[in-house]
This record gives sequence, structure tokens and C-alpha cells, in this order.
Amino acid sequence: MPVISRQRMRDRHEAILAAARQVFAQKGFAAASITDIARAAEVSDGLIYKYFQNKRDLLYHVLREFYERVMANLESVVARGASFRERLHNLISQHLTVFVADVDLCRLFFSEVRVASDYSGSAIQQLNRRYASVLVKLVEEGVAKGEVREDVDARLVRDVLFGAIEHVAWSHVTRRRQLDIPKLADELTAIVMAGVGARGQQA
Amino acid sequence: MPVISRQRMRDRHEAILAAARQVFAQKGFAAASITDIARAAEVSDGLIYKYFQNKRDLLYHVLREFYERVMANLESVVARGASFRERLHNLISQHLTVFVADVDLCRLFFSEVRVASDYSGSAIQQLNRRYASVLVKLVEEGVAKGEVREDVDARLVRDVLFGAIEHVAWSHVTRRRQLDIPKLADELTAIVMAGVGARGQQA
Amino acid sequence: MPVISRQRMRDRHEAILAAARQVFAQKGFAAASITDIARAAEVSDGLIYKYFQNKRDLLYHVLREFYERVMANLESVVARGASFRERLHNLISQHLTVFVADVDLCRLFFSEVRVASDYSGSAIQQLNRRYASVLVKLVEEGVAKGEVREDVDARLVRDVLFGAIEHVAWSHVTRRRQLDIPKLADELTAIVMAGVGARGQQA
Amino acid sequence: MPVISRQRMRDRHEAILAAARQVFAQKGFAAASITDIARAAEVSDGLIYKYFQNKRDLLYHVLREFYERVMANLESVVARGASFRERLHNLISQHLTVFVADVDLCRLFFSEVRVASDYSGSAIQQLNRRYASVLVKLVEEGVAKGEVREDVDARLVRDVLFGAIEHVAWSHVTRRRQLDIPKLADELTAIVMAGVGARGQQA
DNA sequence: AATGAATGAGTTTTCATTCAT
DNA sequence: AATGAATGAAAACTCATTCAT
Repeated sequence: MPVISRQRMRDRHEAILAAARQVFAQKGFAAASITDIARAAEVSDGLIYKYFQNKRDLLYHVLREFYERVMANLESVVARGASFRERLHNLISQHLTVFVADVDLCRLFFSEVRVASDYSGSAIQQLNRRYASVLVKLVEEGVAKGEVREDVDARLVRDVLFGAIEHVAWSHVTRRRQLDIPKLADELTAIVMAGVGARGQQA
Repeated sequence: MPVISRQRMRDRHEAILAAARQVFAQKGFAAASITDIARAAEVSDGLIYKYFQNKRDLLYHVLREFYERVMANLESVVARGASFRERLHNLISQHLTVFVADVDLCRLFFSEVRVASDYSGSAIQQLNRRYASVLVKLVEEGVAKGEVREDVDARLVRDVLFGAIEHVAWSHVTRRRQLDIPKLADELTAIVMAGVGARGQQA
Repeated sequence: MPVISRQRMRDRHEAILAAARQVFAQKGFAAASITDIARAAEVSDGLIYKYFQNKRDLLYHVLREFYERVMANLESVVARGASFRERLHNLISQHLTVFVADVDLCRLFFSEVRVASDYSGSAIQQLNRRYASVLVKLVEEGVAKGEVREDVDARLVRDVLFGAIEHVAWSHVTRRRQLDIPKLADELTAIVMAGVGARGQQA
Repeated sequence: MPVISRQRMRDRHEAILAAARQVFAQKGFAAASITDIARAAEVSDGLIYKYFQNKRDLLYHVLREFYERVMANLESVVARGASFRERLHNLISQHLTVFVADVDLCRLFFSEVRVASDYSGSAIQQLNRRYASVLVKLVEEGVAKGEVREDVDARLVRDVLFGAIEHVAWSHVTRRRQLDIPKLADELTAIVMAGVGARGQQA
């Protein structure tokens, strides 16, 4: 019989996670201290270790939660499009939007996770793959429906597209410029369509 | 009259730089300690501070040296192509090659510099821009010669291309798979040409 | 619900302060290391930073505590005298006594604080002023009651007296001679009375 | 046969001493580095150790030189007075003048030397005593000539006077106020004369 | 004689993590 | 269950001093 209820435990868990998200996003992983997070969560330092194995584990949970949130949106947004072009456009637009809304979490991902030697095969990588697979499926569907050229390598498209989006988004962030999402989404869609669209689609 | 020869000093400088390159590449900036580097360079901790201002300065020198080496190659390799398509292909191929040869330094750049808040306007960013400008110029030349569509945004192409290359390369690195550079270069060239090539060029 | 009692924390605080007092007094500020103090307090290095901001803060607390102790005595001792002469004598005597009892802390004050560039306006200077003001008030009272010449500059008297006491005490300390406090107090009182006493009082 | 002339050696010695004086005075002992001093003297770090045993030895030489300079002045200035009162006044005035002109060296003396555990019996203390003995002799002469009361303890007068001067001077330095030397000298002379002067002299 | 490169000990301070209460 | 005091290792950086050249 637990002394505190399951609900209370869930609340604690979430409070810590939310605090960690905020602190990590603001200061980065290294500069954030457990005490900072504990204070933000209005919890003791020690309690954090009851809910998470260690600081890095906490980071992973923050990023996993972020992914899950983003994922849910992505899938529903993509589904909303009628044609391949539309779905692609939605995906690009949504991806850019997330980037802008959560630059700090994205930065966190780039600097601390993607690069980590234990990234390969990690839970985070799984999420990343699932995220990317949305696009891969989209392309494969496009091929099946004749909207995408048959000889297109869906994985290559995935890399090109996500790479491009990140780079575009990042270079705007770096220069502290506003990102014109609709315009960029149109342009990127056009480029990809030019590269992969079936002949009839490109015009 | 110098107590030790200039040559000796240059050797020391290089030995430290080489040690730093290796240690940073292997462990990342944060996890590498000055003592690690000193040990690798077979030098005392203190001496490092005679040659470099501080740990971060050392990182910058490592990356700058890397950039300079890479840059020299890039410019000459690109120049070797006759048409826009060829030059583009050379650039892509070369970029992929560097990525494969120096994954660890690339990772270092991604995790420690690009993400750093003081990156904007730093010496490293200058180098990065110069690097990227090779492609921008290439595209502009292509436009001038009618090999590239007039309405193409060179900057966007730059982001798309470098983003794509990095992502492609990175995903291979992550999975520890060999990268088939010639094949990838062909595919990426094709995609870009489809997106930006003048009508006649695309076929 | 505190994990350890308030009392325990106060003890720790005091233990560290006492250790710091002893180590600083013995070695001086610069030569004393945090590790020395931690060892003397039977505490870890890190804990010191839970109770004090940094090494200098620790020094200030040591001196402040010293001042407070000294002050309490001074005020009550001075009040005990009936005439100006008696009060003055008590003050001198008490000042000399403190000097002898706590030479090392006095030395600490001279070498590390009085000389420090941030002394001006510091909390320690406040205490010093309060200490000195006891004499200034005494002189002013003496003037009011006709025991001290009207044209006497209380501040000058303060400097002369404290300077003299310190110098006398210091020169004895330096020579490792015993200080004959009653005799010295009589002599110093006589000198000051000769200098400032109202005509009738001097005889 | 020395490879460099005696004269050159003396020049070097002086150059280093002058540099050390300036750097110590400006930064204090601890904050001054050998490299600072070497640079100021336009000499290599190593050479300093050919002329002085170590950093502290250098400090002592700086202060000794200071003392010698001050001493020469003091003795001649005091001699210039006709009566005890005049000589005393000259001494006070001169002491205050030095204090004002070389606050930084005085501060150096207070913080680094007087307080040092090896001060007692050191060469510096000898100088300090010789300095003080000027006053002691003056008082003894005064007694002999009937200008000073017979029962006066010359040493006590010395401590009172120097202590007073220092305290007065220091409190002005601390408050960054200008010192009105003539006025202060008059007042201090008056106080001392009141305390020690033969009856006839006091009026 | 003179240099200044090289040393390496020594210092303060921070913080993830543990565990007695 | 929860706390937060306590730990102690780690790390960057400085600088007096030495000594090969």
C-alpha cells in the first residue's frame, strides 16, 4: 500500500519534469544544476533521485516527452492533407513551427543527445526514427499513388528534408531573425517536389 | 636570442593542438580535461596556458585549423569542375568525404560551437560562412551562365544542401554504416539539379 | 522538518567559524587554505561553502564576531567609570587587554582588512566606526561636563589614542614582551589628560 | 673579470628595484607577479633571481630602500629645528608628508611586513627602530635641556606619537580625504607638548 | 650573462549524488 | 516518503622558481 497515492506520484513526476524542461532549456544541460531544478519544482534535491536515475536520465525524459508531444501533432497534421504535396507541405510547416516554438529544446537535443556516444540505439533515437518514419511512409504512399517518382529513395528524401529544415531553421535562429514559416514551407515544398515529384506533379 | 628555437616552439604548439584535437574529438569539450590534453601532448598542464589563453581558446584553434584544412581542399576541388553540375557534384562529394574522414571533429563543431551562445559573430562563424559562401557563389555563377534557374534563392539552396549532406552523413555515422560517397553524391546532385537546374539542364 | 536540528547546524556554523578564526589568526588570510580550515573544523571542504559564500566572507564573519564580542565588553566597561578620567582609563585598559588577548586577530585585521581596497564602506568598517565612536562620545560628554577642554577635536583624540594604544601594544607584541597593562593604562591616561583635560583636571 | 661591468650590474639592480617598487605599490605583494616586475624592468624573469633571492626578498629590498630615503630626510629635517618644539614639529610634519607621498609603500609595509611572523629581528625592523630612535633621541635631548619633563618615558612618547600619526594619516587615506598637514602637525605638536613639555614650555 | 620555456604544486570553488534523520 | 546536509572528487587556471640553451 503506497503511502502517497499514485496520483500524487504522477504529479511529482510531472512537476520535476516540467521544472527540468524549463531549466535545461534556459541554461543548457551542463549549466543547469539539480538544485536549480529542485527549486523550480518546489521539491528537495534528493527527491529527484527517487523519480529519475540521474541528471542525464532526467534530460532524456525531458526530451522524450518533448518528442511525444511533437509526434502526436505531426501525425495528425500530416493526416489532414489531401494530396502528397499538401501532406508534405503540412509536415514541413509543422516541423518548422516546432523548431521555432521550442528552439531551446531543439538546441538541447543537438548539443547533448544527438552527439552523445550512447545515442545510437537509445530510446531517444527510437523516437527520432519514429518521427522520421512519418515522412518515409508519406513518401512511400506517394509512390504507391503515383504522386512521387518510383525511383525515389525515401530515406534519402528524409535526410534531405529534415537536414534542410534544420539548417534553414538553425541559420535563422543564429542570426536572430524571424522565420517566415509559410514562405519557407512553400519554397521547401517546391524544391522537394521538383526533386521527387512525378512528372505530372511538378509543373 | 631565444632560449629554445622557434621550431621547437612551433612543435610544442602543434603537439598541444594535436593532442587537443584528439582528446576533444574523442571525449567532447566538456569531458576533456586540460590534464588529459597535457598528458597526450606530453607537456605540463601549465604550459598549455603559455600557448593558449584557456580551454575554449584551445577548442577554437582546433576547429579553426580543421576549417582551414578543409577549406583549402574545397576551393580547389570545386574549381576543378567544368559545368555547374560537375562543380556541384565535386562540392557534395568533397563535403561528404570530409565528414566521413573527420566525424569526430564535425561532431565537436555541432555540439560545442554551433550551439554556443557566443557563436554568432565569432571567428569560427566567419570560417563557416566562408565555407558556405563557396556554394553560394557557385549557385550565383550557375545563374549567370544559365545553368541554374533565375528564381533560385542561393541561400536557401545552401541551407538545403548542407543540411541534407550533414543529415545524410550523420545518419550513416550514427548507424555506423559505411557511406557510399560516390552513389550518395550522385543522388544528391540529382535532387538538387532537379530542384534548381534550368529546364534544359535537368533532363 | 529539518533533517538535522537547527542546533546541529548552529554547531557546524560555529565549528567552521572557530576553525577559521584559529587558522586565519595563525597563518594569515592568504596562507590559510580552505582545506586547512575544513580539516580544523572536521568538516569537508564543500560544506564550508554551504555556510559561507567564499573565503573572504568567512574572514569577514570571523572579524565581525570578534568585533561584536569586543564591543559588548567595551561599552559596559566604559560605563562603569564615574569621571571622564576613570572612563578613559577603563577604555584604554580594556583596549589594551583585548589587544593582548587577541593579538592574532588584531594582526589579521591590520593586514587583511584595514588595508583592503574594499574596506571603505564595508560592514567591517561600520563596526570599526562604532567601536571608535565610543571614545568620541566619551570625549564629547567630557566637554559637556567641563572635564575636557572645549577646543578639543574629539576625532583627533580618537586617532591619537587608538593609534597610540595600537602602537604601544604592537611594539610589545613584536618584542614578545609582557605588557604591563595597568601601568601603561595609567601612563596613557596621564598623557591624554595632560593633552585634553580642562585646566583644573590636569593637576 | 666580470663579463659585465659593476656599473651595469648596479643599473640592473636599480632597474629591477624601481620596477618592483612601482608594481608592488600599485598591486600589493600577492597580486604582483614576477613577470609583471620583469616586464616593467625590461628584463627577463630569470634575471631577477640573479639579483634577488626570491619575491619576498625583493619586497624587503624595496622597503629598505624606501626607509633609507625617508630616513635621510627625517634626520636632516629634524636637525633644522632650533627648540624641542620646533624639532618635534618638523618631525611630525615630515612623517605626515612621507605618509601622504607614499601611501602605497606604507600600506605595503603595514600589510606585508609589520605583520609577518619573521618581522621581529629582521633587517626591516632594524630600520624601523633606527627611524623611531630619531624621536627617542630628540626626547632625551629635550629632557637634558629642560624642555621636556624629566619623568617622561621616551619610548612611550615614541609609540604615542608614531601611533597617532599613522592613525590620523590612515584614517584620512581610507576616507580619501586630503590631509591638511600643517594644521595636523600643529595640533599634534600641541597635544604632545601638553603631555610632555616642561611646565614652562606648555603655556 | 641572460633568457624565457617549462614545470607542477597549489588554490578556490562547484555539484551530482548519497544517506542519516 | 521526503528532506537537505554532507561529501569529496574534479577541474581550470596561476605563478614562483628553475635550468637548458
